[in-house]
Amino acid sequence: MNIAPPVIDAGPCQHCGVRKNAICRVLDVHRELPEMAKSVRHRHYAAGQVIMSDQDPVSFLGTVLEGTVKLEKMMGDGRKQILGLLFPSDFLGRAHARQSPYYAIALEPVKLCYAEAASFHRLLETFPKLETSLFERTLEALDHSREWMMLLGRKTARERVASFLCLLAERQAGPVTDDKPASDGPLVCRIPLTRGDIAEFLGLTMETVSRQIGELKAAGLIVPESTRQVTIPSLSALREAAEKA
Amino acid sequence: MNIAPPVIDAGPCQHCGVRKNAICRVLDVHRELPEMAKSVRHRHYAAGQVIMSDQDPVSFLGTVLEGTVKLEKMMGDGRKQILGLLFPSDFLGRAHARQSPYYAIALEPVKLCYAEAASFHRLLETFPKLETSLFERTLEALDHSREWMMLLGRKTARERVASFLCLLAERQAGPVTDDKPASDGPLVCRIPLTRGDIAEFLGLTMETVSRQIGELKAAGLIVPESTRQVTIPSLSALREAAEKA
DNA sequence: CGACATGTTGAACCTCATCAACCGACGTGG
DNA sequence: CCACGTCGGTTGATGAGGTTCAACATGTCG
Repeated sequence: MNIAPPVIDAGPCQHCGVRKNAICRVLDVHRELPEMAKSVRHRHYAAGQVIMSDQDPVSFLGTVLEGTVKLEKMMGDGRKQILGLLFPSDFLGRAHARQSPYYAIALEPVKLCYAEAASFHRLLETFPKLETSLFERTLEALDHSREWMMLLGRKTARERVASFLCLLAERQAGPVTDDKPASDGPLVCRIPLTRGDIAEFLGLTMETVSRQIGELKAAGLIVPESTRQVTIPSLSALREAAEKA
Repeated sequence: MNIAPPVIDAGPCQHCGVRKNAICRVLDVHRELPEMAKSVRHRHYAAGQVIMSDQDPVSFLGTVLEGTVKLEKMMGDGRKQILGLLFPSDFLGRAHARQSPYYAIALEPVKLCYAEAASFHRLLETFPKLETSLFERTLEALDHSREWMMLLGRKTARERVASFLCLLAERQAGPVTDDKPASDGPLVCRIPLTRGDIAEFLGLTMETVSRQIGELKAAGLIVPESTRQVTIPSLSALREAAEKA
Protein backbone atom coordinates (compact mmCIF):
# COMPACT_ATOMS: atom_id res chain seq x y z
CA MET A 1 0.00 0.00 0.00
CA ASN A 2 1.46 3.29 -1.10
CA ILE A 3 1.56 6.39 0.93
CA ALA A 4 1.15 9.57 -1.09
CA PRO A 5 4.31 11.67 -0.96
CA PRO A 6 3.93 15.01 0.76
CA VAL A 7 3.06 17.77 -1.65
CA ILE A 8 5.97 20.13 -1.94
CA ASP A 9 5.58 23.55 -3.45
CA ALA A 10 8.12 23.55 -6.26
CA GLY A 11 7.86 27.29 -6.67
CA PRO A 12 6.42 29.53 -9.34
CA CYS A 13 8.61 28.17 -12.15
CA GLN A 14 7.02 24.73 -11.98
CA HIS A 15 3.98 25.65 -14.02
CA CYS A 16 5.69 28.06 -16.37
CA GLY A 17 4.27 27.80 -19.89
CA VAL A 18 7.60 27.92 -21.71
CA ARG A 19 9.64 25.76 -19.35
CA LYS A 20 9.54 22.63 -21.48
CA ASN A 21 11.28 24.54 -24.29
CA ALA A 22 13.46 27.05 -22.43
CA ILE A 23 16.99 26.57 -21.15
CA CYS A 24 15.69 25.81 -17.65
CA ARG A 25 14.01 22.62 -18.87
CA VAL A 26 17.13 20.68 -17.84
CA LEU A 27 16.77 21.61 -14.17
CA ASP A 28 15.24 19.20 -11.70
CA VAL A 29 11.76 20.40 -10.80
CA HIS A 30 12.05 19.82 -7.07
CA ARG A 31 15.69 20.28 -6.20
CA GLU A 32 16.99 22.86 -8.66
CA LEU A 33 14.11 24.84 -10.13
CA PRO A 34 13.01 26.42 -6.83
CA GLU A 35 16.59 27.47 -6.23
CA MET A 36 16.71 29.23 -9.58
CA ALA A 37 13.27 30.76 -9.02
CA LYS A 38 14.78 32.83 -6.21
CA SER A 39 16.96 34.72 -8.71
CA VAL A 40 14.46 35.54 -11.42
CA ARG A 41 11.82 38.22 -11.87
CA HIS A 42 9.32 39.09 -14.57
CA ARG A 43 9.16 42.30 -16.54
CA HIS A 44 6.92 43.73 -19.27
CA TYR A 45 7.79 45.81 -22.31
CA ALA A 46 5.48 47.71 -24.63
CA ALA A 47 5.68 47.30 -28.40
CA GLY A 48 8.57 49.33 -29.77
CA GLN A 49 10.37 49.56 -26.45
CA VAL A 50 14.13 49.04 -26.33
CA ILE A 51 14.96 46.09 -24.09
CA MET A 52 18.73 46.28 -24.52
CA SER A 53 20.85 48.85 -26.25
CA ASP A 54 24.28 48.33 -27.78
CA GLN A 55 25.36 51.28 -25.64
CA ASP A 56 24.37 49.83 -22.30
CA PRO A 57 26.16 47.18 -20.27
CA VAL A 58 24.45 43.79 -20.15
CA SER A 59 22.69 44.20 -16.82
CA PHE A 60 20.30 41.26 -17.13
CA LEU A 61 19.61 38.13 -19.19
CA GLY A 62 16.61 35.88 -19.49
CA THR A 63 13.93 34.07 -21.41
CA VAL A 64 11.10 35.46 -23.53
CA LEU A 65 7.76 34.35 -22.05
CA GLU A 66 5.41 36.19 -24.40
CA GLY A 67 5.71 38.37 -27.48
CA THR A 68 8.37 38.80 -30.16
CA VAL A 69 11.75 40.53 -29.96
CA LYS A 70 14.01 41.72 -32.78
CA LEU A 71 17.79 41.80 -32.46
CA GLU A 72 19.11 44.68 -34.50
CA LYS A 73 22.42 46.19 -35.46
CA MET A 74 22.90 49.69 -36.78
CA MET A 75 25.67 51.32 -38.81
CA GLY A 76 26.98 54.82 -38.28
CA ASP A 77 24.96 56.22 -41.15
CA GLY A 78 21.68 54.65 -40.05
CA ARG A 79 21.61 51.47 -42.16
CA LYS A 80 20.04 48.70 -40.09
CA GLN A 81 19.97 44.93 -40.18
CA ILE A 82 17.87 42.59 -38.06
CA LEU A 83 20.11 39.75 -36.87
CA GLY A 84 17.44 37.49 -35.49
CA LEU A 85 13.99 37.20 -33.96
CA LEU A 86 13.18 35.86 -30.51
CA PHE A 87 9.93 34.07 -29.74
CA PRO A 88 8.55 32.69 -26.47
CA SER A 89 11.03 30.24 -24.84
CA ASP A 90 14.02 31.82 -26.63
CA PHE A 91 16.93 33.16 -24.62
CA LEU A 92 17.73 36.87 -24.64
CA GLY A 93 21.11 38.37 -23.84
CA ARG A 94 24.81 37.98 -24.52
CA ALA A 95 26.39 35.87 -21.75
CA HIS A 96 30.02 36.45 -20.75
CA ALA A 97 30.15 40.00 -22.09
CA ARG A 98 30.15 43.45 -20.56
CA GLN A 99 28.24 44.99 -23.43
CA SER A 100 25.51 43.82 -25.73
CA PRO A 101 26.70 43.77 -29.36
CA TYR A 102 23.23 44.73 -30.64
CA TYR A 103 19.84 46.19 -29.80
CA ALA A 104 16.93 44.10 -28.56
CA ILE A 105 13.58 45.72 -29.27
CA ALA A 106 10.05 44.50 -28.51
CA LEU A 107 7.91 44.09 -31.65
CA GLU A 108 4.81 43.32 -29.60
CA PRO A 109 4.09 43.55 -25.89
CA VAL A 110 6.76 41.33 -24.36
CA LYS A 111 6.91 39.48 -21.07
CA LEU A 112 10.40 38.56 -19.97
CA CYS A 113 11.73 36.27 -17.24
CA TYR A 114 15.13 37.66 -16.28
CA ALA A 115 17.96 37.54 -13.76
CA GLU A 116 20.53 40.22 -12.96
CA ALA A 117 23.74 39.59 -14.89
CA ALA A 118 25.79 38.76 -11.80
CA SER A 119 23.27 36.31 -10.39
CA PHE A 120 22.68 34.81 -13.82
CA HIS A 121 26.33 33.94 -14.19
CA ARG A 122 26.26 32.57 -10.66
CA LEU A 123 23.38 30.32 -11.72
CA LEU A 124 25.46 29.06 -14.65
CA GLU A 125 28.23 28.10 -12.22
CA THR A 126 25.86 26.53 -9.73
CA PHE A 127 24.09 24.42 -12.36
CA PRO A 128 26.53 23.18 -15.01
CA LYS A 129 23.54 21.57 -16.73
CA LEU A 130 22.17 25.04 -17.25
CA GLU A 131 25.35 26.22 -18.88
CA THR A 132 25.37 23.22 -21.19
CA SER A 133 21.76 23.93 -22.09
CA LEU A 134 22.56 27.54 -22.91
CA PHE A 135 25.61 26.39 -24.85
CA GLU A 136 23.44 24.16 -27.01
CA ARG A 137 21.03 27.02 -27.60
CA THR A 138 23.95 29.19 -28.64
CA LEU A 139 25.11 26.56 -31.11
CA GLU A 140 21.62 26.48 -32.59
CA ALA A 141 21.58 30.27 -32.81
CA LEU A 142 24.90 30.09 -34.66
CA ASP A 143 23.43 27.56 -37.10
CA HIS A 144 20.45 29.82 -37.73
CA SER A 145 22.65 32.85 -38.15
CA ARG A 146 24.74 31.02 -40.76
CA GLU A 147 21.61 29.83 -42.51
CA TRP A 148 20.64 33.48 -42.77
CA MET A 149 24.06 34.38 -44.18
CA MET A 150 23.24 32.07 -47.08
CA LEU A 151 19.95 33.93 -47.53
CA LEU A 152 21.52 37.39 -47.37
CA GLY A 153 24.46 36.51 -49.59
CA ARG A 154 22.85 34.38 -52.27
CA LYS A 155 19.05 34.25 -52.33
CA THR A 156 16.77 36.34 -54.57
CA ALA A 157 14.16 38.71 -53.12
CA ARG A 158 11.45 36.16 -53.84
CA GLU A 159 13.30 33.38 -52.06
CA ARG A 160 14.03 35.61 -49.10
CA VAL A 161 10.41 36.54 -48.52
CA ALA A 162 9.33 32.91 -48.89
CA SER A 163 12.06 31.80 -46.47
CA PHE A 164 10.90 34.40 -43.97
CA LEU A 165 7.29 33.25 -44.09
CA CYS A 166 8.43 29.64 -43.65
CA LEU A 167 10.41 30.66 -40.60
CA LEU A 168 7.41 32.35 -39.02
CA ALA A 169 5.06 29.49 -39.85
CA GLU A 170 7.39 26.88 -38.41
CA ARG A 171 8.02 28.76 -35.21
CA GLN A 172 4.30 29.34 -34.72
CA ALA A 173 3.50 25.68 -35.34
CA GLY A 174 5.88 24.81 -32.51
CA PRO A 175 8.54 22.13 -32.44
CA VAL A 176 7.75 18.92 -34.28
CA THR A 177 7.15 15.99 -31.90
CA ASP A 178 6.08 12.41 -32.35
CA ASP A 179 2.46 13.07 -31.49
CA LYS A 180 2.38 16.29 -33.51
CA PRO A 181 4.03 15.55 -36.86
CA ALA A 182 4.81 18.22 -39.43
CA SER A 183 1.62 18.77 -41.41
CA ASP A 184 1.47 20.29 -44.85
CA GLY A 185 -2.14 21.42 -44.48
CA PRO A 186 -3.22 25.06 -44.61
CA LEU A 187 -2.00 27.07 -41.65
CA VAL A 188 -2.46 30.63 -40.51
CA CYS A 189 0.62 32.74 -39.99
CA ARG A 190 0.67 35.90 -37.92
CA ILE A 191 3.27 38.46 -38.96
CA PRO A 192 4.38 40.48 -35.93
CA LEU A 193 6.63 42.74 -38.07
CA THR A 194 5.98 45.76 -40.24
CA ARG A 195 7.03 45.62 -43.90
CA GLY A 196 9.94 47.81 -42.94
CA ASP A 197 11.07 45.35 -40.27
CA ILE A 198 10.77 42.44 -42.67
CA ALA A 199 12.95 44.37 -45.11
CA GLU A 200 15.54 44.96 -42.41
CA PHE A 201 15.57 41.26 -41.65
CA LEU A 202 15.94 40.24 -45.30
CA GLY A 203 18.42 42.84 -46.49
CA LEU A 204 15.86 44.43 -48.84
CA THR A 205 13.71 47.56 -48.97
CA MET A 206 10.13 47.56 -47.80
CA GLU A 207 8.95 48.32 -51.35
CA THR A 208 10.59 45.14 -52.61
CA VAL A 209 9.08 43.14 -49.76
CA SER A 210 5.65 44.52 -50.54
CA ARG A 211 5.95 43.62 -54.22
CA GLN A 212 7.26 40.12 -53.52
CA ILE A 213 4.43 39.40 -51.11
CA GLY A 214 2.11 40.52 -53.89
CA GLU A 215 3.70 38.07 -56.31
CA LEU A 216 3.58 35.18 -53.84
CA LYS A 217 -0.09 35.97 -53.44
CA ALA A 218 -0.59 36.04 -57.21
CA ALA A 219 1.19 32.69 -57.45
CA GLY A 220 -1.26 31.26 -54.90
CA LEU A 221 1.48 30.36 -52.45
CA ILE A 222 -0.04 32.56 -49.78
CA VAL A 223 -3.52 33.96 -49.12
CA PRO A 224 -3.42 37.30 -47.29
CA GLU A 225 -6.05 37.60 -44.55
CA SER A 226 -4.84 41.06 -43.57
CA THR A 227 -1.55 42.93 -43.88
CA ARG A 228 -0.37 41.19 -40.73
CA GLN A 229 -1.69 37.70 -41.34
CA VAL A 230 -1.55 35.20 -44.19
CA THR A 231 -2.76 31.67 -44.77
CA ILE A 232 -0.28 29.21 -46.24
CA PRO A 233 -2.13 26.57 -48.28
CA SER A 234 0.91 24.34 -48.57
CA LEU A 235 4.02 24.86 -46.49
CA SER A 236 6.04 22.51 -48.68
CA ALA A 237 5.16 24.51 -51.79
CA LEU A 238 6.29 27.68 -50.05
CA ARG A 239 9.45 25.95 -48.91
CA GLU A 240 10.04 25.07 -52.55
CA ALA A 241 9.87 28.77 -53.42
CA ALA A 242 12.36 29.45 -50.65
CA GLU A 243 14.90 27.15 -52.31
CA LYS A 244 15.69 25.56 -48.99
CA ALA A 245 19.34 24.50 -49.15
CA MET B 1 65.87 27.75 1.52
CA ASN B 2 63.83 26.44 -1.39
CA ILE B 3 64.10 23.06 -2.95
CA ALA B 4 63.53 23.02 -6.71
CA PRO B 5 60.38 21.05 -7.56
CA PRO B 6 60.95 17.88 -9.54
CA VAL B 7 60.70 18.41 -13.28
CA ILE B 8 57.60 16.69 -14.57
CA ASP B 9 57.02 16.06 -18.23
CA ALA B 10 53.78 17.86 -18.96
CA GLY B 11 53.31 16.12 -22.26
CA PRO B 12 53.41 17.21 -25.88
CA CYS B 13 50.71 19.87 -25.52
CA GLN B 14 52.83 21.98 -23.18
CA HIS B 15 54.86 23.62 -25.91
CA CYS B 16 52.10 23.84 -28.51
CA GLY B 17 52.36 27.07 -30.49
CA VAL B 18 48.66 27.90 -30.46
CA ARG B 19 47.86 26.88 -26.88
CA LYS B 20 47.82 30.39 -25.47
CA ASN B 21 44.96 31.27 -27.85
CA ALA B 22 43.11 27.96 -28.25
CA ILE B 23 40.30 26.59 -26.10
CA CYS B 24 42.75 24.42 -24.15
CA ARG B 25 44.49 27.52 -22.72
CA VAL B 26 42.22 27.26 -19.67
CA LEU B 27 43.57 23.83 -18.68
CA ASP B 28 46.19 23.48 -15.99
CA VAL B 29 49.52 22.66 -17.60
CA HIS B 30 50.52 19.94 -15.16
CA ARG B 31 47.32 18.34 -13.96
CA GLU B 32 44.89 18.65 -16.87
CA LEU B 33 46.78 19.21 -20.10
CA PRO B 34 48.60 15.85 -20.06
CA GLU B 35 45.27 14.14 -19.48
CA MET B 36 43.79 15.82 -22.53
CA ALA B 37 46.92 15.11 -24.57
CA LYS B 38 46.06 11.40 -24.38
CA SER B 39 42.91 11.96 -26.45
CA VAL B 40 44.24 14.11 -29.26
CA ARG B 41 46.10 13.40 -32.50
CA HIS B 42 47.44 15.51 -35.33
CA ARG B 43 46.41 15.30 -38.95
CA HIS B 44 47.39 17.07 -42.19
CA TYR B 45 45.27 18.18 -45.11
CA ALA B 46 46.35 19.35 -48.54
CA ALA B 47 45.03 22.59 -50.04
CA GLY B 48 41.56 22.02 -51.42
CA GLN B 49 40.90 18.92 -49.38
CA VAL B 50 37.52 18.46 -47.70
CA ILE B 51 37.96 18.21 -43.93
CA MET B 52 34.28 17.80 -43.11
CA SER B 53 31.30 17.37 -45.37
CA ASP B 54 27.72 18.30 -44.61
CA GLN B 55 26.88 14.72 -45.57
CA ASP B 56 29.12 13.03 -43.05
CA PRO B 57 28.55 12.61 -39.33
CA VAL B 58 30.75 14.74 -37.08
CA SER B 59 33.39 12.12 -36.31
CA PHE B 60 36.02 14.45 -34.87
CA LEU B 61 36.53 18.01 -33.60
CA GLY B 62 39.60 20.05 -32.89
CA THR B 63 41.79 23.08 -33.25
CA VAL B 64 43.52 24.47 -36.34
CA LEU B 65 47.29 24.49 -35.77
CA GLU B 66 48.43 25.74 -39.18
CA GLY B 67 46.80 26.92 -42.38
CA THR B 68 43.40 28.39 -43.22
CA VAL B 69 40.02 26.65 -43.44
CA LYS B 70 36.81 27.84 -45.08
CA LEU B 71 33.36 26.90 -43.78
CA GLU B 72 31.00 26.66 -46.70
CA LYS B 73 27.34 26.00 -47.34
CA MET B 74 25.86 25.00 -50.65
CA MET B 75 22.35 25.23 -52.08
CA GLY B 76 20.71 22.59 -54.21
CA ASP B 77 21.42 24.47 -57.44
CA GLY B 78 25.09 25.04 -56.66
CA ARG B 79 25.02 28.54 -55.18
CA LYS B 80 27.63 28.72 -52.44
CA GLN B 81 28.34 30.95 -49.48
CA ILE B 82 31.37 30.94 -47.20
CA LEU B 83 30.14 31.20 -43.61
CA GLY B 84 33.47 31.84 -41.96
CA LEU B 85 37.22 31.36 -42.04
CA LEU B 86 39.29 29.50 -39.49
CA PHE B 87 42.88 30.46 -38.71
CA PRO B 88 45.44 28.85 -36.38
CA SER B 89 44.06 28.50 -32.81
CA ASP B 90 40.42 28.54 -34.03
CA PHE B 91 38.12 25.67 -33.17
CA LEU B 92 36.75 23.43 -35.91
CA GLY B 93 33.61 21.34 -35.62
CA ARG B 94 30.00 21.48 -34.46
CA ALA B 95 29.79 20.18 -30.89
CA HIS B 96 26.63 18.44 -29.70
CA ALA B 97 25.46 17.47 -33.18
CA ARG B 98 25.37 14.28 -35.19
CA GLN B 99 25.98 16.02 -38.49
CA SER B 100 27.99 19.01 -39.59
CA PRO B 101 25.73 21.75 -40.97
CA TYR B 102 28.38 22.83 -43.50
CA TYR B 103 31.56 21.91 -45.33
CA ALA B 104 35.01 22.60 -43.97
CA ILE B 105 37.66 22.83 -46.68
CA ALA B 106 41.39 23.53 -46.46
CA LEU B 107 42.45 26.64 -48.36
CA GLU B 108 46.13 25.98 -47.72
CA PRO B 109 47.94 22.98 -46.27
CA VAL B 110 46.32 22.55 -42.86
CA LYS B 111 47.54 20.93 -39.66
CA LEU B 112 44.80 19.98 -37.26
CA CYS B 113 44.81 18.86 -33.62
CA TYR B 114 41.72 16.71 -33.18
CA ALA B 115 39.91 14.26 -30.93
CA GLU B 116 37.31 11.65 -31.85
CA ALA B 117 33.80 13.01 -31.29
CA ALA B 118 33.03 10.64 -28.42
CA SER B 119 36.24 11.34 -26.55
CA PHE B 120 35.95 15.05 -27.24
CA HIS B 121 32.58 15.21 -25.56
CA ARG B 122 33.99 13.15 -22.72
CA LEU B 123 36.71 15.78 -22.35
CA LEU B 124 34.06 18.50 -22.12
CA GLU B 125 32.41 16.61 -19.27
CA THR B 126 35.68 15.91 -17.50
CA PHE B 127 36.85 19.52 -17.69
CA PRO B 128 33.95 21.96 -17.24
CA LYS B 129 36.45 24.76 -17.75
CA LEU B 130 36.99 23.45 -21.25
CA GLU B 131 33.29 23.54 -22.01
CA THR B 132 33.06 27.10 -20.74
CA SER B 133 36.01 28.03 -22.91
CA LEU B 134 34.39 26.51 -25.98
CA PHE B 135 31.12 28.19 -25.04
CA GLU B 136 32.84 31.58 -25.02
CA ARG B 137 34.41 30.82 -28.40
CA THR B 138 30.99 29.92 -29.74
CA LEU B 139 29.57 33.22 -28.49
CA GLU B 140 32.36 35.05 -30.28
CA ALA B 141 31.69 33.07 -33.45
CA LEU B 142 28.04 34.10 -33.18
CA ASP B 143 29.06 37.75 -32.83
CA HIS B 144 31.24 37.49 -35.93
CA SER B 145 28.54 35.72 -37.86
CA ARG B 146 26.08 38.51 -37.03
CA GLU B 147 28.64 41.12 -37.95
CA TRP B 148 28.83 39.41 -41.33
CA MET B 149 25.04 39.46 -41.66
CA MET B 150 25.29 43.25 -41.52
CA LEU B 151 27.88 43.12 -44.29
CA LEU B 152 25.88 40.76 -46.49
CA GLY B 153 22.59 42.54 -45.95
CA ARG B 154 23.59 46.17 -46.09
CA LYS B 155 27.11 46.95 -47.25
CA THR B 156 28.16 47.95 -50.77
CA ALA B 157 30.64 45.90 -52.79
CA ARG B 158 33.38 48.40 -51.98
CA GLU B 159 32.70 48.23 -48.25
CA ARG B 160 32.58 44.44 -48.34
CA VAL B 161 35.99 44.08 -49.94
CA ALA B 162 37.49 46.64 -47.56
CA SER B 163 35.92 44.85 -44.58
CA PHE B 164 37.35 41.56 -45.79
CA LEU B 165 40.87 42.93 -46.06
CA CYS B 166 40.57 44.44 -42.59
CA LEU B 167 39.51 41.06 -41.24
CA LEU B 168 42.54 39.35 -42.76
CA ALA B 169 44.94 42.04 -41.63
CA GLU B 170 43.67 41.97 -38.06
CA ARG B 171 43.80 38.21 -37.77
CA GLN B 172 47.32 38.14 -39.17
CA ALA B 173 48.48 40.86 -36.80
CA GLY B 174 47.34 38.64 -33.93
CA PRO B 175 45.31 39.63 -30.88
CA VAL B 176 46.00 43.06 -29.43
CA THR B 177 47.77 42.91 -26.08
CA ASP B 178 49.23 45.50 -23.75
CA ASP B 179 52.79 45.09 -24.99
CA LYS B 180 51.66 44.90 -28.63
CA PRO B 181 49.17 47.71 -29.19
CA ALA B 182 47.20 48.11 -32.41
CA SER B 183 49.45 49.99 -34.84
CA ASP B 184 48.23 51.92 -37.84
CA GLY B 185 51.53 51.61 -39.72
CA PRO B 186 51.86 49.85 -43.06
CA LEU B 187 51.34 46.11 -42.82
CA VAL B 188 51.54 43.24 -45.26
CA CYS B 189 48.48 41.09 -45.74
CA ARG B 190 48.56 37.62 -47.21
CA ILE B 191 45.38 36.55 -48.98
CA PRO B 192 44.97 32.77 -48.74
CA LEU B 193 41.82 32.80 -50.91
CA THR B 194 41.22 32.96 -54.65
CA ARG B 195 39.11 35.79 -56.02
CA GLY B 196 36.31 33.27 -56.38
CA ASP B 197 36.54 32.32 -52.70
CA ILE B 198 36.54 35.96 -51.64
CA ALA B 199 33.40 36.45 -53.73
CA GLU B 200 31.75 33.50 -52.01
CA PHE B 201 32.58 35.00 -48.64
CA LEU B 202 31.24 38.45 -49.55
CA GLY B 203 28.11 37.48 -51.46
CA LEU B 204 29.48 38.91 -54.71
CA THR B 205 30.92 37.61 -57.99
CA MET B 206 34.63 37.28 -58.54
CA GLU B 207 34.46 39.91 -61.31
CA THR B 208 33.08 42.46 -58.87
CA VAL B 209 35.73 41.55 -56.29
CA SER B 210 38.44 41.99 -58.89
CA ARG B 211 37.15 45.41 -59.90
CA GLN B 212 36.75 46.61 -56.33
CA ILE B 213 40.28 45.57 -55.44
CA GLY B 214 41.36 47.57 -58.47
CA GLU B 215 39.51 50.64 -57.22
CA LEU B 216 40.90 50.33 -53.68
CA LYS B 217 44.31 50.19 -55.27
CA ALA B 218 43.57 53.28 -57.39
CA ALA B 219 42.40 55.06 -54.25
CA GLY B 220 45.73 54.27 -52.59
CA LEU B 221 44.10 52.32 -49.78
CA ILE B 222 45.99 49.17 -50.69
CA VAL B 223 49.21 48.47 -52.58
CA PRO B 224 49.14 45.08 -54.33
CA GLU B 225 52.43 43.17 -54.03
CA SER B 226 51.05 40.19 -55.94
CA THR B 227 47.58 38.79 -56.57
CA ARG B 228 47.78 37.04 -53.21
CA GLN B 229 49.40 39.75 -51.13
CA VAL B 230 48.76 43.43 -50.50
CA THR B 231 50.30 46.13 -48.32
CA ILE B 232 47.92 48.28 -46.30
CA PRO B 233 49.44 51.75 -45.78
CA SER B 234 46.87 52.71 -43.15
CA LEU B 235 44.55 50.20 -41.54
CA SER B 236 42.37 52.95 -40.11
CA ALA B 237 41.86 54.46 -43.56
CA LEU B 238 40.83 51.07 -44.88
CA ARG B 239 38.53 50.60 -41.91
CA GLU B 240 36.97 53.92 -42.85
CA ALA B 241 36.22 52.54 -46.32
CA ALA B 242 34.68 49.48 -44.69
CA GLU B 243 32.15 51.71 -42.87
CA LYS B 244 32.73 49.79 -39.68
CA ALA B 245 29.46 49.92 -37.70
C1' DC C 1 -13.69 63.16 -39.15
C1' DG C 2 -8.98 64.18 -39.87
C1' DA C 3 -4.13 63.09 -39.04
C1' DC C 4 -0.31 60.15 -39.03
C1' DA C 5 1.76 55.81 -39.64
C1' DT C 6 1.81 51.81 -42.53
C1' DG C 7 1.48 49.80 -46.91
C1' DT C 8 1.05 49.71 -52.12
C1' DT C 9 2.07 51.01 -56.77
C1' DG C 10 4.58 53.36 -60.51
C1' DA C 11 8.72 55.09 -63.08
C1' DA C 12 13.56 56.10 -63.45
C1' DC C 13 17.93 54.88 -62.16
C1' DC C 14 22.04 52.32 -60.60
C1' DT C 15 24.75 48.80 -58.77
C1' DC C 16 26.17 44.57 -59.51
C1' DA C 17 25.53 40.05 -62.25
C1' DT C 18 26.15 37.95 -66.51
C1' DC C 19 28.47 36.77 -70.63
C1' DA C 20 32.57 36.91 -73.12
C1' DA C 21 37.19 37.95 -74.52
C1' DC C 22 41.74 38.15 -73.06
C1' DC C 23 46.10 37.84 -70.21
C1' DG C 24 49.83 35.63 -67.71
C1' DA C 25 51.68 31.78 -65.02
C1' DC C 26 52.33 27.16 -64.69
C1' DG C 27 52.74 22.34 -65.88
C1' DT C 28 52.67 18.66 -69.20
C1' DG C 29 53.72 16.09 -73.08
C1' DG C 30 55.23 15.77 -77.85
C1' DC D 1 62.40 23.37 -75.93
C1' DC D 2 58.18 25.03 -77.15
C1' DA D 3 53.20 24.34 -78.23
C1' DC D 4 49.25 23.60 -75.69
C1' DG D 5 45.77 23.35 -72.12
C1' DT D 6 44.34 24.81 -67.71
C1' DC D 7 43.63 27.78 -64.00
C1' DG D 8 43.30 32.13 -61.77
C1' DG D 9 42.67 36.75 -62.72
C1' DT D 10 41.44 41.13 -65.29
C1' DT D 11 38.71 43.92 -68.32
C1' DG D 12 34.77 45.21 -71.28
C1' DA D 13 29.84 45.41 -72.83
C1' DT D 14 25.20 44.58 -71.69
C1' DG D 15 21.23 43.89 -68.94
C1' DA D 16 18.38 42.51 -64.94
C1' DG D 17 17.03 42.78 -60.22
C1' DG D 18 16.42 45.72 -56.73
C1' DT D 19 16.77 50.63 -54.99
C1' DT D 20 15.22 55.17 -54.96
C1' DC D 21 11.97 58.72 -55.24
C1' DA D 22 7.34 59.94 -55.42
C1' DA D 23 2.43 59.60 -55.39
C1' DC D 24 -1.30 57.36 -53.61
C1' DA D 25 -4.14 54.02 -50.72
C1' DT D 26 -5.46 52.04 -46.35
C1' DG D 27 -6.13 51.78 -41.69
C1' DT D 28 -6.04 53.13 -37.02
C1' DC D 29 -6.76 56.24 -33.20
C1' DG D 30 -7.54 60.47 -31.12
